[in-house]
Amino acid sequence: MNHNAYICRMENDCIKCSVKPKVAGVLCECCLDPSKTNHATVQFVKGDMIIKQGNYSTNVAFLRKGMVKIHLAGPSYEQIVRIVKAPAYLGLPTTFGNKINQYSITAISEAQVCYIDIDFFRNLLKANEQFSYGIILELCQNELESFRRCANRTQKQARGNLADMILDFATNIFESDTFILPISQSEMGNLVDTSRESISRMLSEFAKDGVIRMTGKQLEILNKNSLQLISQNG
Amino acid sequence: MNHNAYICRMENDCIKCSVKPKVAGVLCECCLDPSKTNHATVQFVKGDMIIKQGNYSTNVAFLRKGMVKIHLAGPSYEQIVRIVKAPAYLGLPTTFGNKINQYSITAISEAQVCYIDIDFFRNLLKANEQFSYGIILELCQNELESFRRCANRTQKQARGNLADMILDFATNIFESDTFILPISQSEMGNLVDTSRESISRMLSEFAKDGVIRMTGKQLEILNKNSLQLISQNG
DNA sequence: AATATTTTGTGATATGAATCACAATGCATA
DNA sequence: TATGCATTGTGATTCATATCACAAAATATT
Repeated sequence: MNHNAYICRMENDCIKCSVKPKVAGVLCECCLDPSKTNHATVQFVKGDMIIKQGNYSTNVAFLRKGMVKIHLAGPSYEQIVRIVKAPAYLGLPTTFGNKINQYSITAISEAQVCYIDIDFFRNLLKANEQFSYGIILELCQNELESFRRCANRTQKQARGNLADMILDFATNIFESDTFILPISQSEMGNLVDTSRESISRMLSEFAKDGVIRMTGKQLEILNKNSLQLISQNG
Repeated sequence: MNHNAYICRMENDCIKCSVKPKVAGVLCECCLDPSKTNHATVQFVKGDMIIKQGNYSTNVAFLRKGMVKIHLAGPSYEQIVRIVKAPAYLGLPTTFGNKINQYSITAISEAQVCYIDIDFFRNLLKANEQFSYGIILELCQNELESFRRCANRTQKQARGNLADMILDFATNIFESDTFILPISQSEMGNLVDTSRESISRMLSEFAKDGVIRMTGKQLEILNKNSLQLISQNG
């Protein structure tokens, strides 16, 4: 979603940094537009928890830079539900309902986050129909994505899911066929619902078969077609 | 979500049935409030498909009465994602984005549906912030629910998932410990991600252990605690 | 009522992937 | 540079559950 489109047309100061916004928004550009200055933002390093499941929170977080993982306590391990990269709003559903975080969000790279008070955010929604429509669209997208992902995870077997993860990283997160794996193998296991050992075995296998090349944590896709085939069959 | 709360405060006729709404809504009560007359609604019988994956559609459907299953084509079988009972809006994410249905919805009981044109629905959102806020809340709820469900499905083993399904039916759908199973065993398999055979075996087992009693398609929960325990462990 | 069709029950077997166990490597920090 | 902790590689074994195969019910259809 293009956040630049959602600058609110009101004549107030920015709630976050109290700066008169140049484009006449309730949030100034720095807080809504990730391409601007890093005024009023918080820095996180890899491993820092940005939002913690179970905690009370009255802020929506806007991820300006970096990558995070959304994860929640499952019955037997910490399920990673999604990898998200900037720009994105974080913790929306959590903060909206009962204000108890229903999942955790942890930085998996350096990250910059700016916090928006939930009541303010709510007013923003009220005041700007375009903004709230955009949010609805995004939530709808998420729901569909969730459905698909869930159906795939449970129906495909491990190889297919791992292939999907790699393709997803390449196309949606890094937009390149060569990238550095942003999570450990056990995390991959928790994302793709297999054991750490299986991930290790399968990655070696893919490399042996010439589908990928691995140099330390760097992964290069050598044969995208093969990956897609592996993803499809089962 | 309590749909009665979302009657829009505008002075137009109902777009669906062109009746001047008594409560001054853009949709008259019959189209927003499921407890009113069945004016302008379509009847479905068990097995009828209300929304078909892949079809073009410009309507949101409002389920006034009955139960439906939301399902979509997975890599190897038709994944059932959720059982929904009235009142509820159906096909929101589908119709919002590209207008191609991303999943199917099929009646699993007699059902009454009233269709709302998407453009109208959009205007409703624009005009009534309370309504759109309610929709956002609901979508957020769905997302959380999705996360939890997905984590459970993949982490728990079959017995636990089946126990969950039974508890979900009892508490959320039928609101009674005795109910008639609304779907076949193979459908249960597709909902809970196991084979039809496993469902059959596990149901017999639960019955043998005195956790449930089955009389044809009727299921009675005899020991809710046991079910919860089965759900928890694995 | 009689036949067809879908749904269910249950055994036997096959299999994907978890788990256990331990070595090896890499990475951080003193 | 050395020591410690986290990550990874790989074999052997176990286990839950899918799959196959067929019989028995139950439901629908003529």
